[in-house]
Amino acid sequence: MAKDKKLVEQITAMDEDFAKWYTDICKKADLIDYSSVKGCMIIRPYGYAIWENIQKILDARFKELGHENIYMPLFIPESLLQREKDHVAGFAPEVAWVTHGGSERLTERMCVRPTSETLFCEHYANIINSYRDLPKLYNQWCNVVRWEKTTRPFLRSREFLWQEGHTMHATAEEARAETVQMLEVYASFHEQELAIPVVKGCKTPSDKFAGAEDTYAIEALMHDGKSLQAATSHYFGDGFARAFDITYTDRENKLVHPFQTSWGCTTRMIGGIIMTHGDDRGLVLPPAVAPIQVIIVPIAQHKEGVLEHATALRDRLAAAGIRVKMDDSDQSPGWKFAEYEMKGVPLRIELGPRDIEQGQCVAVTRHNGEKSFVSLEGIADTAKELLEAVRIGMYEKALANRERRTYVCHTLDEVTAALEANGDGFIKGMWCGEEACEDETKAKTGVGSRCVPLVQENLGEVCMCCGKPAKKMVLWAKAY
RNA sequence: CGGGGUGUGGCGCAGUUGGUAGCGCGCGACGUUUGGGACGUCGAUGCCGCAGGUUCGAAUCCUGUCACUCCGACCA
Repeated sequence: MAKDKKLVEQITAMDEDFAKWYTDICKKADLIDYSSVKGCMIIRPYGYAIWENIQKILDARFKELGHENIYMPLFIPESLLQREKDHVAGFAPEVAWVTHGGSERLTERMCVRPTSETLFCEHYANIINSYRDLPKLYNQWCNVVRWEKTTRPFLRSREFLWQEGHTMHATAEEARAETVQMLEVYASFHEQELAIPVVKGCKTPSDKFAGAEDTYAIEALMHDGKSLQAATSHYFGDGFARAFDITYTDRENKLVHPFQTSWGCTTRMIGGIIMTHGDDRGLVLPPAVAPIQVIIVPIAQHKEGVLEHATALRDRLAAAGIRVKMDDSDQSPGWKFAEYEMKGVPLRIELGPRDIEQGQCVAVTRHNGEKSFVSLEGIADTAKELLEAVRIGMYEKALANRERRTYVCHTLDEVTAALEANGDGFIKGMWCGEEACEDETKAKTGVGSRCVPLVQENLGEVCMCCGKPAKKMVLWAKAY
């Protein structure tokens, strides 16, 4: 156990100082580095590879559902941004402005996109003329800029990477169906690929996206009991279409407005992965997005035949489509174990002379540290089975944390008591629908409304804040 | 935007009553090692955040400033 002390010295213990633990992992797992611009981080190859894997999976799914990728400009003229009243009001405080081109002052300043609704609308106004042009299902992968005051790697940076889908539909029903469909895509991606349990819900009116009629979101509970909004999907109705004068001729030869959606998820998800699955040894990555799914550590690699066997093993796994690395650097095995644990590699295979003699290897799963001897026969299939077991194990572990931290409350006193007794977490409680009660709940207990879950439970008849008749069951939590 | 904290080699830190900078890790070379962060020898790396001031002399004292960071309020 003396060895463990050395590990603890490397990163802060998560239950001691979660914030420090988080930034330690971001740095020590080589995900990011800070740059000279506050809030603008360098996403290093290992971190970027996670994002690329996320992109690959989601992009394929978007395309299966008929979406096409497009690229919009980085700059938005001020006049364009101002076309939709609520939208500007929502984003104005945090946009970055470009005022000069070279040494010349621009006649109209331009903002660096904080989101691209306005650009899409301008474009849609030009290309949508007939019902035959609908639906339009566009998505773009890009960076956006929001000039945040306080920043944290992945969770809140001034520039971040994301995907924003923007779609136009002939009917409100179709647009609503799209909104919910994309929420489902995000939810299943989190639960299946990222092994992160989520709650699907609708934002309360005070918490909606600037300009949206309805905002749907998925909320995930992090290890420390705070909630992370992991992705959002908005239904816009025809508000933007009216503001941007987007019209088309319908089947009855009438000029009408189309209905719109937008949906997005960001590099913040990487923060979600860290805070959901990580432990005191470092990062724990879900196999689906891990840059390295299997790390092979040769033991006594200088000995006759070890490297040859390890290389052959690597090639077999790679041929089976597994992202695998064999580390034959001259670090000690112990160093390699610690290193790849820090980096969250889901499965480690140790291969030494004794193993080779017996036609086996040692397999260790990162999320629970379980060690087993595995036959080299059919190792590719075994590795895949183990990775699948890891995915399920990680999900169950995360779900158990959420269950343990989910409290049903009927009064604000119960909320305070629950948080004090068990720590931060999800509060399930009834709400009357008044914004004043959201504010008061937050002021008195610290938890805010995260969403109105799509799956409602009837926990009582009255609002836990004001005691008046309740309309909805709301999920409350402290949030990132 | 309010409240705290920290700035010294790549990282983590020490530096006493002011006297011109040190430790551990990491890095490079060579050798020995290798089943949980190996060891030895040699070596390289500092505008002590920045700008003023006090002083014969400042990492150290004073003033200002910037950056990072944490906790709140706001937001993906």
